[in-house]
Amino acid sequence: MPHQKLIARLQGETGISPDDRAQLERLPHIVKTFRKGETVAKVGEKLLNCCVVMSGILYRQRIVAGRNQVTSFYVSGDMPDLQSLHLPVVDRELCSLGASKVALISHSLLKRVLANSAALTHAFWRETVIQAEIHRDWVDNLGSRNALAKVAHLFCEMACRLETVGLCSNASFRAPFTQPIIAQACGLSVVHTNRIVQEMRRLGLIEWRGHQIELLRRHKLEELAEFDPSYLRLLKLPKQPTLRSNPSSLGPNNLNSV
Amino acid sequence: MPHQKLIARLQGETGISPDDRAQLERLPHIVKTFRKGETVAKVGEKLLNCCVVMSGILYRQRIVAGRNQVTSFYVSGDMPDLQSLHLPVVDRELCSLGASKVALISHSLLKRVLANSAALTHAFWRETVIQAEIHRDWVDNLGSRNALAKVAHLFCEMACRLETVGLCSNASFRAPFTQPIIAQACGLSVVHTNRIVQEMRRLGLIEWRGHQIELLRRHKLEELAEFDPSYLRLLKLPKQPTLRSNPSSLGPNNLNSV
DNA sequence: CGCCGTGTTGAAGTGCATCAAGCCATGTGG
DNA sequence: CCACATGGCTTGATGCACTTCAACACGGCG
Repeated sequence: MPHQKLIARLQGETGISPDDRAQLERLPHIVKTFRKGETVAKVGEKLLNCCVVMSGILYRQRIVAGRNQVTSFYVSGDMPDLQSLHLPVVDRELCSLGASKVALISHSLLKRVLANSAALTHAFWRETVIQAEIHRDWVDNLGSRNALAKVAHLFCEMACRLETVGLCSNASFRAPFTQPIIAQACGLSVVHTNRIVQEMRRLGLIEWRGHQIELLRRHKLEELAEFDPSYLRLLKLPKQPTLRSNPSSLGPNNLNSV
Repeated sequence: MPHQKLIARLQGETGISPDDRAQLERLPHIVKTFRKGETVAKVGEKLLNCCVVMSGILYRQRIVAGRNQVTSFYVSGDMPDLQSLHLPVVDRELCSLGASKVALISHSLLKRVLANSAALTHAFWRETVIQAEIHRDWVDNLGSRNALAKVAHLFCEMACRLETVGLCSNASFRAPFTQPIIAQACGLSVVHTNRIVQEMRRLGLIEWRGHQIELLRRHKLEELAEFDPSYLRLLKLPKQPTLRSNPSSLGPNNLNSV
């Protein structure tokens, strides 16, 4: 588990002992590099490793009704196929957006570490739960918002997630996004996406040249996108009560309030 | 854990011992009934229980850009807020579609049981992973398909999920769906949804009167929706290799194939 | 009875897709 | 060095899938 920010996030959960942390840090891995557009995991493949994004951005895609739908982006510190521990067969292609570095960790070793620590198991489980939360947000985004708000929301989300790993400051970040990939993520045509991006520039909401993106008037942008980062704050400073393997810390059996 | 189909599904995972199963069955719970449209969990509320749908259908919704977006449906045997073990604060309202019965199980007791069984922990983790998979499918649905295919896909999904718990046979099921709720789930207006439903009837794809829905020409319908039930089959007969708490069953440390 | 939830219909408007073309920067091979 | 291809961006014209507004029909139920 070679990514310090990821380890810190997992450790944000109380109940992760120093030994657990050491276990994580000792997990062997190999680092692979991918070029722009290269496939990290193919559909139908049965995974034997989990990967951790070390640098760059990955995305998941699948052809639906004749067009390419992008389902999710993964930034540094994310584990895109953590769910493969339970569902090892890939059903959506995983690709590298620009150049990227990815660390591979064998399922079997990871499972062995998890078998020895309930706290770690819950920490990883929690990661997949947060990913699901992000998916729910995408459903909202694609189902209810107009084109401008869709794109705005995506930018807000990415800025927020990149901030948690120190890759976005002053609302400015580097990312190899292109208009086609934004279009595929937002369920829009490239042409229309282009016009929306131009409008966002005209409104002074963003600056986007090459791989550098800056959110100007961020508050306005978030308002427009109805962006609510609460679910993403979980990536920074988790403060929920934690699942402990020690039953003595459990509260009373309260069944009366749902 | 009062739902037999759910227990069977969790047990589908090898590694669930008879004792684990007994633990599950002994979990105390109270059953609450809800009427049409009633709220099961309010936004902002901090949950102390997980719920299991015993009968009826629940759905999750949230107001986005001035309209109500439905994010997911939950049928008998589903645990809609299993993720609340990790993220206890509700961010999307959970409601009852028609009348429903819901069993409540306290977090603390559930956590205690999980603390004693790694296999059970993985079984529940897997449930949340499947839910995330369904969300990804909704992203595809809302992002890429036209109105008819959206509605068709939703019907296929619901039929398939109800089949796994024995509530759909001969492609026919009872469910208190209304056109407005379908519209909110598919990101469409009620008016257009109505026309789409009529077209589906005209094409002989479905019959829908009152609360009874039947998929006629199911193959045609699935083709039209590009419905791929593979991810839902996981709800029936899981056959992936399982996470065991016993390290002796682990395979070799294979880092070379991703 | 009157009301309300659900379904249905028509007419008009629009947000977006599609098609088609051209621009610019970068890279590649002769 | 040019010739050419490639990928991303931009623009205009046209069309349609869908929304919105408004009204009405129907059955169940207080």
